Amino acid sequence: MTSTENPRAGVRARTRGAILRAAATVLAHDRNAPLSAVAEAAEVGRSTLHRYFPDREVLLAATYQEALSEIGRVMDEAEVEKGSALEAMRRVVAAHVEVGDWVVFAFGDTANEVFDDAPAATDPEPDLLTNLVRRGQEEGVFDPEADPAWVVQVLWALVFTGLERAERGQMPRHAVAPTVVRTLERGICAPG
Amino acid sequence: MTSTENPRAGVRARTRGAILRAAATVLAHDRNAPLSAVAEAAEVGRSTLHRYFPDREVLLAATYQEALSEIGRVMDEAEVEKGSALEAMRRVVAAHVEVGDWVVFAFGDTANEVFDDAPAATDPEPDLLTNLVRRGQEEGVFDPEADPAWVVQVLWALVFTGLERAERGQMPRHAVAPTVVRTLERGICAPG
DNA sequence: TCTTTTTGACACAGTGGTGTCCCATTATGA
DNA sequence: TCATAATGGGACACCACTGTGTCAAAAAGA
Repeated sequence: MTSTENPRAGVRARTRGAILRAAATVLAHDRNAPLSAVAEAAEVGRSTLHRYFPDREVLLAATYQEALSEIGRVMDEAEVEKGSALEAMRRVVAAHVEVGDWVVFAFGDTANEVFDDAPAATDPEPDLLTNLVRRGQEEGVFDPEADPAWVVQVLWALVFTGLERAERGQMPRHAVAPTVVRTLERGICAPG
Repeated sequence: MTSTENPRAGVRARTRGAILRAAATVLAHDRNAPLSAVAEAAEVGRSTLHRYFPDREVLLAATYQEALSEIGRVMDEAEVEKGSALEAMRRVVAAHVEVGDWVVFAFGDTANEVFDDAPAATDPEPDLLTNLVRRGQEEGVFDPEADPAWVVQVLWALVFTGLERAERGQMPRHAVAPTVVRTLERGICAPG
């Protein structure tokens, strides 16, 4: 704060953002990657990284928050509450694929420490989705016998699988969302 | 080898097996868990662990081989080639859930080093399953437009998800296989 | 231009996991 | 009982990562 405005805050915000994006990308692939790898990916010195995020833990938490914020943004754009549950679900899948790195980082590791510490408090995502599933069940389009939490987890799992496949070049990126949606809606069996 | 038979080999085989089982369980949860944790889980001194597996890398490789062997065993029992593809697929899912820890260890991490080094050479699993899927497509029960590799990966992903849920107490263990099968076959939509 | 901020390179010590070795103790089988 | 095999614990050096600090150079704004 050099003056009443935020004059030089633009610079700081930009590097901060670069670090967070790099952290999401790198740590999504390997949660235990050294911070030097994150700094390198962000094209920033390790000193600078520590200047912005003193701890590894602090960086993790900040990246997690940023991920939640990014996901929240695309979820807002997806307008989960609008239209039929089926259409909404399709938009949700597309939205998740769109911000793949953030999704993988935020929900990607089974032994998620950050998730355990400050769980659903700052994370409206699960409720939004389980509500969507419930709505779909009431509309009669989703399997009424399925546990909504299970359905949500399946959605995440399929999005992960699709993103992973895309990254390995086993599937074009634009095919991920449609494929996931198709599998979600019909399973793996023939139409008949 | 004290004599022509394998006299004291029984002892060694038992501890070796205990270490491998412990490694699968512990490392399935956290790929970067310290070897001391594996030793502790195996109820064995860290020295003993290093006596059997000098390197971490060696332990990883051995555990991976053991996992393939275990999975191969239950896959044999599942008789993938017999009966309708649909029935076979159900048996395959049940088999995978049965040896959950091994499955999670062997295919659980996205950045799998062991898998990259010695890939499909010693692992007949993927081919077995893609062949099953292809057979199902020819029989007209599986979606003919779906990439078999995608279907196989979806199967794994759902098994993972189910196992994860069971472990967290969010789903009874006996419900995993049926739930996965149901979701695989029909997706998340209502029967109508 | 001049001042202030921001940065990167380097050095440093602390830490936790690793791999090795040795030795006393225990278990196994003859 | 006795010899041998197997084990556990401790000590040790090693290494990668971490977190801190310093300092000169580069960048940004007045």
